[in-house]
Amino acid sequence: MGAQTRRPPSRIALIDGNSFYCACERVLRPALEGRPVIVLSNNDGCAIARTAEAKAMGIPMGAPWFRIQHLQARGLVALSANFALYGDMSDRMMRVIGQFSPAQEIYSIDECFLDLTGLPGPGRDIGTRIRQRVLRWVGIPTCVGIGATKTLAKLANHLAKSLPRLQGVCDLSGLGRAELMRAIRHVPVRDVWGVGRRLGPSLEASGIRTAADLAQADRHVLRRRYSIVLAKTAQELCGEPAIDWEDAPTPRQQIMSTRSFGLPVRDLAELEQAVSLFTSRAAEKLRRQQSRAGAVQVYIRTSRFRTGPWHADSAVVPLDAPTDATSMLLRAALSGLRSVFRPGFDYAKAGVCLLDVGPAAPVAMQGELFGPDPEPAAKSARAMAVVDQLNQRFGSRMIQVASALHGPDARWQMRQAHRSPNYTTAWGDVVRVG
DNA sequence: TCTGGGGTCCTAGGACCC
DNA sequence: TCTGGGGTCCTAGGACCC
Repeated sequence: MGAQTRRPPSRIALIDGNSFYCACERVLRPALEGRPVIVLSNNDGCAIARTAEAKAMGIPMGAPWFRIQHLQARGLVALSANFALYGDMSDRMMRVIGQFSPAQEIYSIDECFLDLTGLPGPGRDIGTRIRQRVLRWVGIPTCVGIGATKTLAKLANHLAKSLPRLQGVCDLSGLGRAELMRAIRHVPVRDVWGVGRRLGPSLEASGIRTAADLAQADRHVLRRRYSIVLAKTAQELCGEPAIDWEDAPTPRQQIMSTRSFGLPVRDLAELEQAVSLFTSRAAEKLRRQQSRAGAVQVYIRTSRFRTGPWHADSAVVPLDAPTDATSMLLRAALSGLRSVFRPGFDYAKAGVCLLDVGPAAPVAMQGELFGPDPEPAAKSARAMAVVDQLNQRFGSRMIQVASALHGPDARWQMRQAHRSPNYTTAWGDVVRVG
């Protein structure tokens, strides 16, 4: 599936939104400007985005809401996540950035790589123009890092964020080896892209404390003691590309839909509702990328945090033939659920994962002599397309499979006490201001 | 009372085969 | 019949990312 990769370019920018989710909320509520704001995860569980003002209050990433709630008295504003809004703002931001170069790799909801190779002018100037245009046209503040490799672009972006005198743009491309090492010798190794919470301490213990240390470490040793991934990171830090460039998004190989519940769930019937809804959502994503799944995994678990009877289990249910039909996926998911469910436990979370995901080749091309009758399959495909269209136009609750139907007070539904209106995505919310 | 969701890639080890 | 070596495929688990 990696058909759309090519050799990486030699001048790469990494552009990302500062405190992206918070910035999206501020665009539509300018009164939040200058105030400490955080966005909460699903179920208002913990902080997943923080403005500079909120960071200054000492709120760490992932801080549980119940522990920082008291900061509201000091002006903290907490908002429930509104992913429809963030997705919409992301589309706008990516379109504006894409005007600067045809080669753009969207890496996550708030960041993208951009190939600047061959564009006229110094990287600093280009980066500054990108920042200004995104701020003016979309309202999102960004930082731009530029380097000879993706890893260096990420690192430059990190410097652009942490050193105010750079004014949001840092260009490490075109530096000689010695200059480059000087530029990165104060960056802690744990801030390097690809070094996480396990590798960081381990590297530090063996004397590799900075990005420059990692760049200059013996690659064979890195490869032997850690992995090929880390050896490639070291290579990239020296300005030698080791990570491919992807022009087009590669289709997902697995598709998940999973949620923690608002309140613990004991009933099989309630779990069935939740799993049915998760399966429908996953199936929509599957059809959107025009794939089929060969197996369905279901899992349920009690809370990781509460003491008491603990149970977690998952089941993989293979399908007779790859499919994208909600009804078939649902049958598999529910049979998996029944096989792992045990009465008497307070379940806190359930999830559905579609596996063996591959392109949706026409039924006739599968060469199945005794395969499914193509006519019902075609009918099913048309029905699914209509359902997806209606749900997209009128909101995702428009058409649901019967087993997912539930009242508005279902225990497993998410808590979202701090939800802002859907300004950009729902007609009913358009008018309100501030 | 109260701690998110959705992905990728690599590796080690077992099963199986010649 | 006391018994090597190499290859492939699959899976579970761990590391990372946002």
